[in-house]
Amino acid sequence: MSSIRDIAARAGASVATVSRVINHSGYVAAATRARVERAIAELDYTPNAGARRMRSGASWMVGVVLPALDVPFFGIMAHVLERELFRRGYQALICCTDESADQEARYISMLLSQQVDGVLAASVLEDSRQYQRLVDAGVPIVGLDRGFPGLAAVSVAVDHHAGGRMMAEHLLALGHRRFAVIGAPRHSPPVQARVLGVEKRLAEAGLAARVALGDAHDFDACRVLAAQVMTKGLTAVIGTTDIAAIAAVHAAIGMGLSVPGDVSVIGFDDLPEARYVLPALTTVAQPLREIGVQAVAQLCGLIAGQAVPMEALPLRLVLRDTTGPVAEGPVAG
Amino acid sequence: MSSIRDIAARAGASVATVSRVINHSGYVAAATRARVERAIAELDYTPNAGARRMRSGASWMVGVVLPALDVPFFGIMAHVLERELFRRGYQALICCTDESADQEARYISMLLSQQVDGVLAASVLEDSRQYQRLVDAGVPIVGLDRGFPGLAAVSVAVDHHAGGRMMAEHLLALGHRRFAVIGAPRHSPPVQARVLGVEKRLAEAGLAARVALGDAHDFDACRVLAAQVMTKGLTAVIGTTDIAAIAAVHAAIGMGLSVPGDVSVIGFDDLPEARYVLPALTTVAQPLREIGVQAVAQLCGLIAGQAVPMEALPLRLVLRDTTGPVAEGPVAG
DNA sequence: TTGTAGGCGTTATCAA
DNA sequence: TTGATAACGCCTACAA
Repeated sequence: MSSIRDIAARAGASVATVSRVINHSGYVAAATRARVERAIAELDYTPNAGARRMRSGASWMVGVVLPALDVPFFGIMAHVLERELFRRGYQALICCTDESADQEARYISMLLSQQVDGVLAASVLEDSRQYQRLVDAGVPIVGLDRGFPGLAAVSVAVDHHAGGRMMAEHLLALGHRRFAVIGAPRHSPPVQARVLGVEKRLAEAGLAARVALGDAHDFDACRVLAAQVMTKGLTAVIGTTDIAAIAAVHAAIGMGLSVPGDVSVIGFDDLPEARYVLPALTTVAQPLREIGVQAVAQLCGLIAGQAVPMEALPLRLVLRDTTGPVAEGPVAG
Repeated sequence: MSSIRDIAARAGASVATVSRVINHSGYVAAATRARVERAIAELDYTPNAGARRMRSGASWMVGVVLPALDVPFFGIMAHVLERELFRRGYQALICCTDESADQEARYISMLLSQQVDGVLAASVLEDSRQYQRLVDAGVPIVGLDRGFPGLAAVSVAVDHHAGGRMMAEHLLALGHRRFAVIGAPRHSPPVQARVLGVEKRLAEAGLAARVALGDAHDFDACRVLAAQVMTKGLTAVIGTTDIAAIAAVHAAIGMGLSVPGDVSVIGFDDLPEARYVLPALTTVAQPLREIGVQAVAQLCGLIAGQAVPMEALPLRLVLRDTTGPVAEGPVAG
């Protein structure tokens, strides 16, 4: 790797001049600039980011802490964040914690060691002690779908409670009266908020739902949960995520029920698979792209030390083929 | 951020001693070590990776170049690579090119600037000029599902040609004689190899398939392609990926056909959605995890300058519900 | 067993 | 308009 000194030697200039050319700062004669630029091209010179960071303090790196990349929700989120960060000149350091506090601690150490300019955290771990270390080091943090109790950190999220209400509302409007909720993972605050939203809206209609919460969020675990909770007479199932809802569809069909003939199912997220599955899933869509863009904008605001207005993140009901009017006439009571 | 000097001052030692403690190198008295370690803990000191790299040359960073993270295949691959790299002490710099040569060039510059110790490339772009820059800078490269013509780079991939044969074999064994292939994206060498494998095996049985290749690989594009190619009398459809196969199932059902009653469908990859969809998809599974682990092992071998034996990456037929015996008796001719 | 000092590649200050 | 030089944080000869 050639250094700024090699360029200086080849162009017959000093390192200071080369630095000025690279950074477009200060005065450089056109002829000198041309010589330097030629030398840079000839040697395929690339500035050493480590050395640069050591001088200037800014690393132009941002940590992105997520539980995983191999599930669609976080894969999509990571994609949006990475693209948006790179567009603004930042390199993403993606950290998959696998929901392990231990891993998370190691990643935070690494992020401190790399002198990241900021952190985007979608981690689902409750303990915010690790993030305290970042705050202590003056690293700004933006939480996705999570807050940091006691820490000065911005949080970007849709209104999950309202999302829960929307799911209930849609099924109530179709005449449903007997509900089940499949909620997983139970430790996720957004999931909890959606369940609360559903319960609130049903209570307003004088109804209550059978609620089943599960620890794991994989397809098989959700299907087992759904099979347990779906008793005779139930006509509406609310999944707190698309995966949970798709699992509920499988459970219903496995029990010999038809969807949406016998039972309606609604999900949340609007992941691509909501369209792949048959019947295609009715769901409440979150604007994942906008959430990611907004989170990056907020973080850049914190890094630059100036407030950025928080934009609205609207939810949207997406009607597909898993919900329909209740089959029997309205149930008494 | 505290530096090694702050630690030295607090522990009443010199920076050299602190460095020795941190790196477990040279002689340090137990008492001194204890004082230094206490100071490190008290100040939550983290070594500055940039400074370290400048001294030692090794950055402990590896570039991971992918077309995207928001499609399951690459999301899973990125997850495996990131976890395996971090386990070995490397930080992944994930780069989503969006299949743009322009973006890729920018990312390669960034990787050079960050002095990465190696690069894992799953990019689908043909042009290897950008990778030449890495080679010139002495950065080892491992390709996933791709080679680098003219460049000394290792490549890790399953035998896609054999995978094509497996798909054809399974359907032939079920008595099918009239085939279609939905192949996308057409520019992907693995996809091309699978198509070739299918054609070869069918030719051996004296048969040929209707082959439709598409530029785009999204669900909608594949469904359109499938609808075009599925003519009356066809009993078997081979998707070169699970997405293509799932789209073919949708197309068939949209045409009033039953799967697998009227038409059998098989895919390739065995992504999680192969199990979500109804009917669940029969497919050929690639060992994604093992591919990722193997790729990282190969890269670490290149970085360390010692050959690592390449392990076999077996494919596996996964029987689910989209393939069955041909409905009518064997077709004459 | 511990300390001193030089240099890695940059940028920024100051002088020329 | 350009150049010499100090400093960032760390590691490692070399000296003590």
